[in-house]
Amino acid sequence: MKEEKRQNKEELIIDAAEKVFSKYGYKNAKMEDVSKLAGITKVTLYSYFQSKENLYMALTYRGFQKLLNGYYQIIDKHKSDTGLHSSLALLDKFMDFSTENFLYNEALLNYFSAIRSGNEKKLTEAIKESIYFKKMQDIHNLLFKLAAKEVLRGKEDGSIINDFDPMFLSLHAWTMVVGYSKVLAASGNEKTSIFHIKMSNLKRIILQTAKIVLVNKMDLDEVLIEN
Amino acid sequence: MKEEKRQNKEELIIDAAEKVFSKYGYKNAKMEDVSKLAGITKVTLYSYFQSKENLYMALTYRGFQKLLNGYYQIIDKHKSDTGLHSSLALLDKFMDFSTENFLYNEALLNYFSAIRSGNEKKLTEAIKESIYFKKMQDIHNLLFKLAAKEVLRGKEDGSIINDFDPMFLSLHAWTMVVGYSKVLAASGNEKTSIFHIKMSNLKRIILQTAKIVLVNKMDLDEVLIEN
Amino acid sequence: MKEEKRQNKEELIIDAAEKVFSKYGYKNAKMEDVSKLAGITKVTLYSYFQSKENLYMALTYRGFQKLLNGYYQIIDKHKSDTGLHSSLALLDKFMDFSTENFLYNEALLNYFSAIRSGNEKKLTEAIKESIYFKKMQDIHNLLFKLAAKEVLRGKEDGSIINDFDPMFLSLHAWTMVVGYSKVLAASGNEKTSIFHIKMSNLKRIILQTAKIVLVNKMDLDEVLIEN
Amino acid sequence: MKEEKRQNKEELIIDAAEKVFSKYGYKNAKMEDVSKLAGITKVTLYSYFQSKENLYMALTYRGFQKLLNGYYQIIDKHKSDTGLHSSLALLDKFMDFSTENFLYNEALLNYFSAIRSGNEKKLTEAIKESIYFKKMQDIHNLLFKLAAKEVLRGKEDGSIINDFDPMFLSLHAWTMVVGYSKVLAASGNEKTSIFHIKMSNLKRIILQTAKIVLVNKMDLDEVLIEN
DNA sequence: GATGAATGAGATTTCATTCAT
DNA sequence: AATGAATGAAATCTCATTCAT
Repeated sequence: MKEEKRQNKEELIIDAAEKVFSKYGYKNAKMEDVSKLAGITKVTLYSYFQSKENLYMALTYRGFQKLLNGYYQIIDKHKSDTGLHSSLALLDKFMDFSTENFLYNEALLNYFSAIRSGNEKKLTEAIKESIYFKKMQDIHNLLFKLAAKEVLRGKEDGSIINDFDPMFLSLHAWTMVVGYSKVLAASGNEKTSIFHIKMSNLKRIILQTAKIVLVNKMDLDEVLIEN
Repeated sequence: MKEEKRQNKEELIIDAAEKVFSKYGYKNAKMEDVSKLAGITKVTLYSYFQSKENLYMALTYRGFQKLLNGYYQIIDKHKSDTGLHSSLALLDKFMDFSTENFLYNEALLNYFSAIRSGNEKKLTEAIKESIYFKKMQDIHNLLFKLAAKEVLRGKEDGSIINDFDPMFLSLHAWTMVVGYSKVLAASGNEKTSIFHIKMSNLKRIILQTAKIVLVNKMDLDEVLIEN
Repeated sequence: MKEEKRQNKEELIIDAAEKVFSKYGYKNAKMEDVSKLAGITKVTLYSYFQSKENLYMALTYRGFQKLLNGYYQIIDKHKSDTGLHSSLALLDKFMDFSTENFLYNEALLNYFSAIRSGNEKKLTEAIKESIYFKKMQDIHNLLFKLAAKEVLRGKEDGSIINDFDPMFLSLHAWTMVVGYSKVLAASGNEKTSIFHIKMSNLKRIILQTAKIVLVNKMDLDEVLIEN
Repeated sequence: MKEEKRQNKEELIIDAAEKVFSKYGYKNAKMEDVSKLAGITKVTLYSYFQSKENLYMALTYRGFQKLLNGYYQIIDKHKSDTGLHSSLALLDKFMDFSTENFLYNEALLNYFSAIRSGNEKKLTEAIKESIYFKKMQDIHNLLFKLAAKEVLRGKEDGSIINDFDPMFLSLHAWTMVVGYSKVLAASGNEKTSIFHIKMSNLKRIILQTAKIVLVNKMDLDEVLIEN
């Protein structure tokens, strides 16, 4: 089959998988159901994705890809704005993405749980070999790099004052938005509240915090705690 | 069996479960292995913990308990310091806990994912009935409340200026540390670096950021992004 | 489970297997059907017999066992008769057994096809390791030995004159009856005729031939053919 | 494609099939492997032979053909010898053929098992329709008839005394050589010994036995056994 | 309460055979 | 006629959970 055609079919299968996984959750989703919904047999499904885990990985990859595309759009959209503005817009994007894509959000968080280095047993060899897993590792770095690039631009255009390594600042911001997405996963959705606190407000304080961090110089030695 | 003896055995089983879950991850861990390591049969294991989920819940509870104890110690230790100091010390504690207790950290985060509202599929009735689950629900808010209390104390003693709801500020801080723990999980350990960035530095910038948030007033409307 | 109980259950399963294999033939028989008929689940079936092939081996073993028992009965029954008489009765028994037990007869012939030495690929390691396969190899020799013993007895009591090695004479007789069983398998049953020849007559000429061989001395050099 | 070319290709495929079936046995042989060895795709393979069974039938036919040719040669060679001599030479030929062509020998025996009357399950309609199957039915009686003809010639030239139906005598001889081939299959090859008995000696006693049967009158009622 | 055996539900594999191009 | 992909049917395996003793 031409590569293109295979790609298409893969997409159709992942479409089906998304629906099934969304509805039943990973554990309760049946490969049988995925194959049926995709209009193929189980064996064909397995010829595309070698295991349930791998199918989930493919789906995760698609989520990452989607987020990445969002990043590119944001960057393009704000290319005439300041680096600060663009950086914050990326954070905003990430949080919206998490909100709007529950399944992807969970997949993404699971991915981060799974990849912990030196964890031979949690990831089967098969998964580590899987093309999607490898692709994801590339993308996952790319997301940081894109963000760091905007931070760098901000430093150059003077909108960002904090003189820490852009990669470091990106990681810090990433930490906050990942935390947001996790809390979101725990809370259900943007409108749900935890302790009467709206997720939308949480999002805003995170953005504000990020902004403060970026537009100020910081001294890390100030906060030594001896516990 | 006397209650005490049963308690002991439960602890031994959870010890075994910790090892097995740590090594293989929840999904790949086998009840068989847990029972073997605990030196009992599967049926006995089931007589103590009614399901794999429940065993994991017990383990999660133990993690919560440990973190909670840490919180109490920190609060006690810093009872003469400012509320700001104490609040930051709690964050510091949480991050250290995450670093030192990978399994508990994940369990705790999973717990929050699992209880998310409207998630009928993930939690069986059986689990909702389980003693550990109930115990945990009692405790899980406590962590926030303890943190919020220290923030409140900070506001009263003037060390904390930000006038947002203490619960909201706690949640925000929680978001950052959860993000930290998630990124940490992905990176492996404190000493490992992501993009040449040390996790210890990440911890410090998070603390510094939290401090800045607490000692300043904020205006959330300032950061509206239109994506 | 006590060994005895397990034995019992094995027998029940083989009972079921016999029915299913008889009805559908090896290839079309389903493990599912065997398990259902035995009143157990497929998994349990597999816990007793590790593969379809192995189950068939067990069934073959039972067939051999049955034939062996028949041999013992014949030997006992004719213990006061001459060794010649007893030897011929064993041949008769073998042929009747083949006639009356189609499934076993086929199994037995298949066994002989399969064991061909140096045939690594046809028999999986698993089968070679299987207890039934090993047991069968023992029995299959036993059948010869029992026959050879009767021939020996015949030589001692003077009813058998041929002075070739008893084992050799047994093998020769065995060759004829195996041929008979094969022809029988091809013809369907004793009453069916091939080229208008009744299997029952074939049986009689074989017995008569065997008798002639046993009561005469032979000179093998007489029949050198140069093709 | 020209008929001739097709014929050639068929032969090449059967060559490949012989190798694969020899190595793995019918059941474990894969059509995939046959097609690969033949340097064609599975579908092409199927366009030549409609099923695995049919391919095996083709191979069986080739074996029959080869044996038949051998028979013709023997008959021709011994046309000036007595019918007895010629008949025994045919048996000798058959046994040599079995020794030298394990695969064909088994195929041929399987063929006889498969066509057994009343065996609907084993032969599909498709096979019954297949050209090779039809060809074989034409030939398979021929082997007996050729043998019977030599026996008849022996009776006429006085070298054969036994006055049973020549077809019956042929079948009896066939029984012995089939038994020989089966025992041979089990033992490995002519040089291997079972119980220290050389297959070559077994062959000689069979020939001698056949000779005795042919040159003597027999009374089948003499050997009634009551088991 | 402890034990060995069994269950149930689904994942995964294997292959002969067929389809679409 | 040739090809790569797909089908269907069953074998086999895995494991949480339950049963019978």
